[in-house]
Amino acid sequence: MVQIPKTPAPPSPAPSRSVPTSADVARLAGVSRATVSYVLNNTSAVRISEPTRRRVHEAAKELGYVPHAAARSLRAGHSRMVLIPAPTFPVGPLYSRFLTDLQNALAALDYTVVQHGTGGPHGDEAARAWAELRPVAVLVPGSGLGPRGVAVLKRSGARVVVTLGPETIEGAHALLMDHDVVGHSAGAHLYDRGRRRIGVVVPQEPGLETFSAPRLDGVRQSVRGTDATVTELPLAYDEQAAARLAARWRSLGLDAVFTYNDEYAMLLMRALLDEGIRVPEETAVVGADDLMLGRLMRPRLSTVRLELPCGRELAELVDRAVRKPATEPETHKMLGATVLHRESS
Amino acid sequence: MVQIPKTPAPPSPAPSRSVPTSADVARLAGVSRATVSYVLNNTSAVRISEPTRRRVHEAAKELGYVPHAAARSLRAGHSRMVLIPAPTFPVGPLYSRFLTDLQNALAALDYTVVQHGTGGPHGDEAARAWAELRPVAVLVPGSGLGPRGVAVLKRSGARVVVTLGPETIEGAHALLMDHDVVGHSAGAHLYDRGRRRIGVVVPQEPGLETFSAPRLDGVRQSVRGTDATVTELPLAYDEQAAARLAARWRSLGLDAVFTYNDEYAMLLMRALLDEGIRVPEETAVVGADDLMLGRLMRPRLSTVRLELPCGRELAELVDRAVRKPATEPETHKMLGATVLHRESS
DNA sequence: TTGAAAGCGGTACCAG
DNA sequence: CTGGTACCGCTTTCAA
Repeated sequence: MVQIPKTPAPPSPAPSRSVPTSADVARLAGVSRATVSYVLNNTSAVRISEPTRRRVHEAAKELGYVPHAAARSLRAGHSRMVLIPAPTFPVGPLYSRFLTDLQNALAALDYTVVQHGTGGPHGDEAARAWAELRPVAVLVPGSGLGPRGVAVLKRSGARVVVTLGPETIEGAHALLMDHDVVGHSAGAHLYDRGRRRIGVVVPQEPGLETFSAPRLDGVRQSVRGTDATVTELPLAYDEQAAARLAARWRSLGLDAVFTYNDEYAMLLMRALLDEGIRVPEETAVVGADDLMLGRLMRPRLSTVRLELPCGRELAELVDRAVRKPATEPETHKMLGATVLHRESS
Repeated sequence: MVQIPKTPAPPSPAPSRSVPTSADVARLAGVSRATVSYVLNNTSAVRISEPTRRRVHEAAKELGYVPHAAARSLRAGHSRMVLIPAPTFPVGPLYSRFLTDLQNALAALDYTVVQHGTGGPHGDEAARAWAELRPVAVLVPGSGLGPRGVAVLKRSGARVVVTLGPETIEGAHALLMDHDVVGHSAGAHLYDRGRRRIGVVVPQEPGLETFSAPRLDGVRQSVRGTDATVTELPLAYDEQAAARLAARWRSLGLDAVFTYNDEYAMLLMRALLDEGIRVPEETAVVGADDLMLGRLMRPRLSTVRLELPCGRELAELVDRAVRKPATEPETHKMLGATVLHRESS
C-alpha cells in the first residue's frame, strides 16, 4: 500500500536537506510513529511483529535517523544527563584520571556525562546556566557553589547535587574532599623527622586557593599544640620567583618546607640547591601528588600521595541518590593521603 | 483580578515539588504564557508595558523559574550548543589552556560549550551519541572520526564539524594540527647541530599514537635525503623502562634523541645521566611542549614549543561557518613550532 | 498591548 | 499487534 503524505504539496523545496524525524522513518516504513518508537526503543510492554521491526530498522538506517534527545527528555520529564562544570584551570593527571574513570563508570550506568564550560566564575549564576539543561545530577568540584545555587538546581529538577570540595553546602550531598589531610600528612611527617620550623608554599596562581588553603591549614593543624612553627610562603610558578625565595632562604630560618605539590617542590628544590642549600640536611622538602618526575630529582622527592575516591564508587553513589532522592544529603570524607618518603626529607 | 485555574482540581497533590514552567510564571503574574516569553526574552518586535514586565520578572524570580533549554531548542529547531568530545587521556597544560580559551571565546559569542564524555573510543558510533544532542557545531580533537561520523553529524543538523587532527576528513572543516611540524623542527635542529644518528622516543601509552606518530614522521621528513638515520625507540612512562633503554644506549650508537615531549625527555635524560652518558656531548636530547620543569633539569632541556591557534580565532571560524554553512570545508594549517635551544642539545 | 493556538520530535496511553 | 492522539515546555504567528 502506497503511503500518501497528509499534506499534498509541502512548501519545503528540498526535504533531503532537513533532519529526518521519526515521522519520516514511519512514512518510509509504512507504519505509524508510535510503532517506530516501540521498535527503536525495544519497548517490552508491546510486541511488534518481526517483519515490521525489520522494515522500521531498515528505514531508520536508510535515512540515517538519530533520535532527538531534547524531544525525548521533554516528553519523559527527565533526562539522564550528569552535568559537571569544566575545570577552568590546568588540571593534573590525577584529577584527569579520576574524571575519566567517573565518566566511564557513569556511562556504564547509562548516564550521559557532560562537562559544561561555564562563562563566569563558578557561582550561583552559573548554576542557572546548568539548570537550563535540566540535568538529573550535578557534580561540582571545588568550592564556589553556594546554597542558593544548589537550590536553583534542585528547583529545576536536579535530583542530586554533589559537591566535591572542602566544605559542606546546605542541601547538597558532599563528598568532602578536604585537602587538609594532605597538609596534615606532610606536617606530621616533617614533625616526626624532627623538623620544627616548617615553611608552606602557597601558589600565587589564581584558582588554586581552593586546594592550597586547606593544604596549608592541614599543616597548621598537624603541629597545633607543639613547639613547631608554620610559615606561609607565597610563590609564583616561575624560576625567578623561586630564585628570589631561595636567596632569602637562610634568613627565614626554616628547616623544612611543604610545597603544595610536586611541581612547586621541584621548582623550589632546584632553586635551593642552586643556592647551595643542602636537601634534606639543611631543609627537608616534601611535595604532593606523586608525579613521576619527582622521582627523577636528586635527591628523590618525598611526596604525599592523594587517594581520590574511585570513579565507580562515586558513580554508584550518584545512581543510588538519583533513584531514591528522599535520602538526606550525605557527607563523606573521601580523601586519604599517604606520605611517600624518599630522599628529600 | 484573581486568576482562576482552568483545571478545577488538578490531581497533582504537591505542586510545590514540581519544576516551575513559564505557565506557572504566567499564572502568578496574571498574564499569558506568550507575554512571559516576550518579557523574559526581551523580544524587540513586541512592546510590553512596564508594569507588566515588572510583574513577570517578579513572578519569575519568586518561583525560581529557569527556562527549559530542551523545549526552547526543540521549538526553535536549532540550538547554540558546541559539542567537544572530552579527552580520554591526561592532557597537558597546553591543551588545557587552549580549551579554556576556546570555551571563553565561544561563550562570548553566546554559544554553550559542552564536553561530552564518550563511552567507547572516539569513533563513528560515538558520533551518534553526539548527534542526539543536536549540537550546532562539533569540534573533534585528534583523529578517530571518519567520514561516516561526519555524515551522521551533518545529517542531524550540525552546521559545522571541525576536526583538529593530523588529517583532513571528507565533509568536515579541518584545522590541520599536524604534529609533524614538531618532529620536523626537532629533527632539523639536531641535524643543524651536526647530529646524524637520531633516536625518536615513541610512548607506549595508548591514546598517544595520534600525536606520537606524526611527531616521529616529522623527524623522518626533516632528514629525508640526507645521510642521517632515524631510529624508533618505544618507551613506557616509568623509571625501569627508561633505565633499561639507557643500559643499552651505547649499543644503539645514537648521538641524539627526540623524546616526544618534555616528560619523556626528563625521564630518559635522567636515566642516561645515571648511566654515565654525557648530555649533550655524547647524546643530545630534545623534548617538546616547553614545560616549566624542563628548565630545572641540568643540563637545561632543549624543547620544541608548539604554537596552538588562539581560542578566539577558532571560535570566530566556527561562528562564521555556523552562520554561512554554504562555505566549502576549509583546511587550515594551524600549528607552528619553535625550537627553544637550551643546554641539552 | 495582550491572548489563543499551532506546532517542534517523541512517548505512552487507549482503542481498534 | 498497530494506529490515533494527547501531551512535555516553549516560541511565534495571528487576532482581538
